Amino acid sequence: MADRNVANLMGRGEGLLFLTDEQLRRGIEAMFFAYRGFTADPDRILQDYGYGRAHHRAIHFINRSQGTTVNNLLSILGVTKQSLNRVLRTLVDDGLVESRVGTRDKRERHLFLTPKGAALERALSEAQRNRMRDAYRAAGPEAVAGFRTVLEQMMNLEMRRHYLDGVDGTK
Amino acid sequence: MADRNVANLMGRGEGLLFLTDEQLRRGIEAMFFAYRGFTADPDRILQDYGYGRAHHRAIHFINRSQGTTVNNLLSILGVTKQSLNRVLRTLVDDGLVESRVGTRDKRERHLFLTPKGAALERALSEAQRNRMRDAYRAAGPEAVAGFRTVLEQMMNLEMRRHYLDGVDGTK
DNA sequence: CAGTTTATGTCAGCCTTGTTGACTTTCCAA
DNA sequence: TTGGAAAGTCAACAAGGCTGACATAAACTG
Repeated sequence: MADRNVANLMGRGEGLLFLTDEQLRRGIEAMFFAYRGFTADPDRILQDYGYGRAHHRAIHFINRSQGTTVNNLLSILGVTKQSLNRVLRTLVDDGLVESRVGTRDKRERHLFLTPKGAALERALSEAQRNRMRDAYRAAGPEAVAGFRTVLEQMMNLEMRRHYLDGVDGTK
Repeated sequence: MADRNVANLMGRGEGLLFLTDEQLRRGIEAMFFAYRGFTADPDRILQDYGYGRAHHRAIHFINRSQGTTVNNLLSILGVTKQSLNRVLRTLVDDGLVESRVGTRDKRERHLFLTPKGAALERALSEAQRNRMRDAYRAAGPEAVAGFRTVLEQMMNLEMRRHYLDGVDGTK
């Protein structure tokens, strides 16, 4: 039976962990619902501004790296400049993002959140932090540590892939 | 400083866990990248069929609950029937999904994966299981247990919200 | 049985956000 | 001084959300 189709996870010490395909399937599904919940609150806030998730992503990464360039943002987000530009234009026009011509290299534009943009960022990230805290609180501190470890690994795997995509021509 | 803005997580026993806003921000970001990586492999497979994530979701949930009705699927996915129908039509036309008229209630359509549909489902979920196993293996069994606990909590929070949305009129 | 509700499907039109391709302007660096 | 990188813009298109309107068949209800 496929029911006993198990994965042997040889971890870093601490013995073994066996997961059936069914357990992995439930993990996959949990990712789907968790992510949907994770974006639900910001989506509602953004609606009041007529913005979407693309705006949220731009705001998030500009906040994380104030003064980042457009090219930088492009490679992090992995979209085309036309897509990003459409979003950035509305954010600049609405006074949430400031685009300063570079001093060293005047071709570059350095992106900053205005006070208004920073306020929206705080509202968005606060909603997500609250959601995350709720889950953490319900799961307990020990589970949280494990969660963060696995999530970091998943992120690393993705960053590695993303990086390689940018280097070779396969894109 | 906002740097020392900490969240006190009173867990189920086992003491306390303090997380700064910065740590929570990194968690939020990790979710973004992890989910992107999580959908990257299926996205590539789907491209060969001219399908998108919407098709993947339909296939996944039909596989999970063979014989489910259209209405059922609608409430799980949380999209409009017009959106879902567009996707289902192509899947039925392409012979991946079979739509059988209900026996007890002939208004209902029960959805099944054909062998061809089941094959695609296996390819998609295998890609995701592999990705998940890679992260699990790198993180170790103890972390995996915690990861699954927190993810379950995040899913539960979302399911609860989703359910309430359907019950009261707020939508 | 008549009327209403439910389940499904479909048409038309709109929005966001992704894509490609072509082109311009600016300006650094060899 | 000139080639090419960085940035921006225009146009066109596609996927996949949405709303609203409407059709049909089946089931339910008084």
